[in-house]
Amino acid sequence: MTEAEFLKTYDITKYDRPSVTSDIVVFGFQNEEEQSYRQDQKKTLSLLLIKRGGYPFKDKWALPGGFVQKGEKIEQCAFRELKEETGIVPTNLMDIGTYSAYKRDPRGWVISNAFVSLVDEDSVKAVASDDAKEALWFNVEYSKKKNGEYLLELTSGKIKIKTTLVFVKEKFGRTEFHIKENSDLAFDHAQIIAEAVFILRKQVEDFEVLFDFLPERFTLTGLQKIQETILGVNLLAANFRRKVMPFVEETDEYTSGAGHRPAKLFKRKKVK
Amino acid sequence: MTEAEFLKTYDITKYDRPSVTSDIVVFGFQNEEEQSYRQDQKKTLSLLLIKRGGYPFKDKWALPGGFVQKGEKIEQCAFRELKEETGIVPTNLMDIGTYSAYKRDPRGWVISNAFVSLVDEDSVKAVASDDAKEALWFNVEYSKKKNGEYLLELTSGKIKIKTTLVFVKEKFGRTEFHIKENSDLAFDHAQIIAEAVFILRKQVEDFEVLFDFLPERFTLTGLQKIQETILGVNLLAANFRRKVMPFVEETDEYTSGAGHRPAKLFKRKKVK
DNA sequence: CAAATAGTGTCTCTAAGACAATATCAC
DNA sequence: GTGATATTGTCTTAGAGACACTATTTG
Repeated sequence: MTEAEFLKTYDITKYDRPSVTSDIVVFGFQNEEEQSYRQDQKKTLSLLLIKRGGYPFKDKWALPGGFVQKGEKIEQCAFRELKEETGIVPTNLMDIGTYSAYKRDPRGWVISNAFVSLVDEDSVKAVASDDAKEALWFNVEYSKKKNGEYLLELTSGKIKIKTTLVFVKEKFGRTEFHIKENSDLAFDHAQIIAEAVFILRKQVEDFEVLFDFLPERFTLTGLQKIQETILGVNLLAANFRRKVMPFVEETDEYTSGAGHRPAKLFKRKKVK
Repeated sequence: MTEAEFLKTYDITKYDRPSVTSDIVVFGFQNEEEQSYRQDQKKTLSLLLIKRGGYPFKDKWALPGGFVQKGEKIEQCAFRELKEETGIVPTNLMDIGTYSAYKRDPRGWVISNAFVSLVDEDSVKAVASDDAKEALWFNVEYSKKKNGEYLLELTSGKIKIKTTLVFVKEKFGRTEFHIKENSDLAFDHAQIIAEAVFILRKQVEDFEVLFDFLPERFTLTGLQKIQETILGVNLLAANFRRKVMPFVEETDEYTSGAGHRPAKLFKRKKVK
């Protein structure tokens, strides 16, 4: 028998197969209340969720995402689903792992590939809830409690989602959680979100990865604010500049009209 | 309709689904020819491959791995397949990503989850080729050529596998390749192997990740040799010791019988 | 000119790299 | 004792963090 003959008679669909989805953890930046017309606004990390219109988990909040279709790669699926469900056309998609626990979806055997995307202000405004689904940005807050427990709080106006997670282990640079209490998030999405926050934080300490998430041109202060918001720290501008300098190069463009000294726009420097 | 009613009538198997596999890139360390009875042996990075007994890709070399079964997680599948096909019971398995290009498997729509495992000398010796499959350790050599091309050479005795890959992009800390020339490796395994080498190299620069791959007790020189072999560099022992010191703690055990001064065994220090 | 951010200079401290020197075992 | 690795110490240099200071725009 030749390989061609083998393939002609082989039917892969005779065997057990799971359904496969892509789910996207979309992070953005929300402005806090403004202080003065000339002061830059402080930002907090926010997360995009969709209110499920149908079963299962009807009326619960979930990550945008959906089933992978024949012929497309999981990244393409993530791209398509995000566009369909929220109108956002992502410029970046980082694969953060596969969730394959057998009972994670009540509909049956479903394996999910998780992605993280970072979107900017403009895309944020463009979030369109279509007739079927309601999409909202939630403010993300994390707090560590006793005994390896973490409280994840998502807030959007009057809507408050609280989830308690338990630290399981840290391995190969990934932090793993189990859900302890969760009433408003669908599937295992609370776990995916929690783990995504840790992965994102770990990754954006590396400037090269941070740049992969961002537009081509940026100010050094803008860059600093994004890293600060994600990491939840405050850095000194002078030191930050010195540290990024080897990775960026100047352009001859400047910002303007901000009520204070304009900033030079920089772009990423191709190292090596 | 309630959620229970919905689930009773819902049949997920009516929709298109892929088959899903786990494939494992198993790295080990091969001793180079010995110089003197008292000199430590130099090691080179090696890779475990299996000669396929049936179609497709009959008689080609492939990564150990196989189809995910209902009820198991992809990590469990990797564990099971590795044990079944090579006799190795892995102590570590790092998820390195999902390969979902539609035409990557001639049998049909197959998505693969790739893992990296590092095994020590003892497991190396235990590799048992069963009657159906031949398992062999290949010496791994990488060389960079012009125009972003890389030559991957796998050698085991007289068997030589040569593959040419083209650098596509580096994004989110991952280096992506396409296969340019490949005649002896099955599926897209040449690509998975090439990308796995880069991921492993990047990851083991971090001591915490390196420890996740290793047994509980080790000598500092042993640790250094492993990092050196993977990264393909030579480090000064004095500096290496100072650098790892914050991550390890002494035990009161020593090595012996090596023909030279014994080394203290260390273990990982739980930081925070 | 006042308020805000943009950007520079300098000091200190720590960590990384190079290299020299000493310690200890098995044969 | 010899030949190998194990381990310690010291010098130099590069980089991170703290902080003071200057520059520039818009209302």
